[in-house]
Amino acid sequence: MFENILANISKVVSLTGEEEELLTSQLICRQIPRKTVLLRAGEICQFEGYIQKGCVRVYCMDEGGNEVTIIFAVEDWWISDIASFQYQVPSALYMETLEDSEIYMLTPEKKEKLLQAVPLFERLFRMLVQRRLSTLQERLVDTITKSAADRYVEFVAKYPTIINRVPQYYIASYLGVSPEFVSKIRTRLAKQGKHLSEE
Amino acid sequence: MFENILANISKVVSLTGEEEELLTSQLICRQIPRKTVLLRAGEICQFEGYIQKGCVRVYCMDEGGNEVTIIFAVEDWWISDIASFQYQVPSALYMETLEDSEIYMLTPEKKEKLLQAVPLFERLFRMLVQRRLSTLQERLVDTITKSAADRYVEFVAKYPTIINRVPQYYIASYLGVSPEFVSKIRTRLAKQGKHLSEE
DNA sequence: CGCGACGTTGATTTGCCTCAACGATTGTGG
DNA sequence: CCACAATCGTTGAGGCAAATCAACGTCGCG
Repeated sequence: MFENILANISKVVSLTGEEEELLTSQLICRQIPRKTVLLRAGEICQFEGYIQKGCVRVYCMDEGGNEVTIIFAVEDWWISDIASFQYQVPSALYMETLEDSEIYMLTPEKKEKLLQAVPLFERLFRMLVQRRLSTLQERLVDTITKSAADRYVEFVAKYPTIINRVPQYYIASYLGVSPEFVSKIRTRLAKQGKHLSEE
Repeated sequence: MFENILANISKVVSLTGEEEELLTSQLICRQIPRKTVLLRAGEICQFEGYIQKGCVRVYCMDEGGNEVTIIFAVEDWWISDIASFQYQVPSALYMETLEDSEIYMLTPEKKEKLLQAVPLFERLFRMLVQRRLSTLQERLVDTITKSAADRYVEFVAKYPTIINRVPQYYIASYLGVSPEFVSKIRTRLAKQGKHLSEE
């Protein structure tokens, strides 16, 4: 049952059997139907979760009411609004499942219990945040320097599975462009691809 | 001598006197003249630093050779390329001082020593990364949703001291716009300000 | 069947870039 | 101490990427 999450963690830190059991004993396993809202802006995020199955979209609203997708989290990803979770302050984010999902969750108390009991868990979560920071930084640079078309191509290359799992207008809101423009990018790429394969 | 860094840390975790001494005993204090390169892309980042005095710019190059400024770090900020530092892999970043600076540095070994000795340090650094993640996420959203003018105004409001310390074309590379356009934004704002104060 | 959700396509507009020329300031060597 | 170059900021003309708006296809589903 917990092979996936334990394998995920073992890439970061080496837990003893006991420590693994302590971890899994704290996890709350939830089956969540698609289109379920897990978190709304203004609420306090009460979970840090590992996605065993399914897909969750994390997003926020700008002042104009436009959605900006922060991540699509699929199998083997962790999700949380760390700031809201850590300091128990209202979140600025929304989270919702895009598919029927199975998520293992920690509450603030249960996470704290782990951290207190085993310092290695501090390290684990530090590593997870570090990784997330690196990818986010890379994405910021891409957003600043690359054209929408380049970002689209890169997204497809990086997350080939996600493309087929989420509607195109969500991809647009991740890339930071209008849905119409994503459509235009795709037709342009399709034509180019055709040209190339005809030569 | 170490009041600032200890005060900075005490906002996150409570160290005993002994732990504080352990920390400060590991710090390497460096006086660094302005325009000194601390890290170049391709090198491995061998330090995590706390800025006691001065100003450091962290940036990277895109494919076209344009610089993108990741942060301006001034007094009371931490700097590092966490990914490169942690995994001892080549960095994609550059760092250079913009002013004569005084920086307290940890090497990977010395940081590791702290982490091993006192689990609370794991927590400290986890918190620091979390905070950085939150601000970076916010910046990504701003970059995606807001106009360059809005981002400029927000930057000024958020970092009023920095504006006067770094040249304008670095601000441009932080905001992700051309230096010329920052100039145009400023003249536009100045005119607006005048209008407002004339009414 | 008909409706709503999603994607496409085209016309127009706009935000920002690029290039080029021109001040203003600074520092540096004669 | 001046001349000069270098550095940095400003301004304008023209161009391009992407937004906006509107209309139209298409598909799944009540």
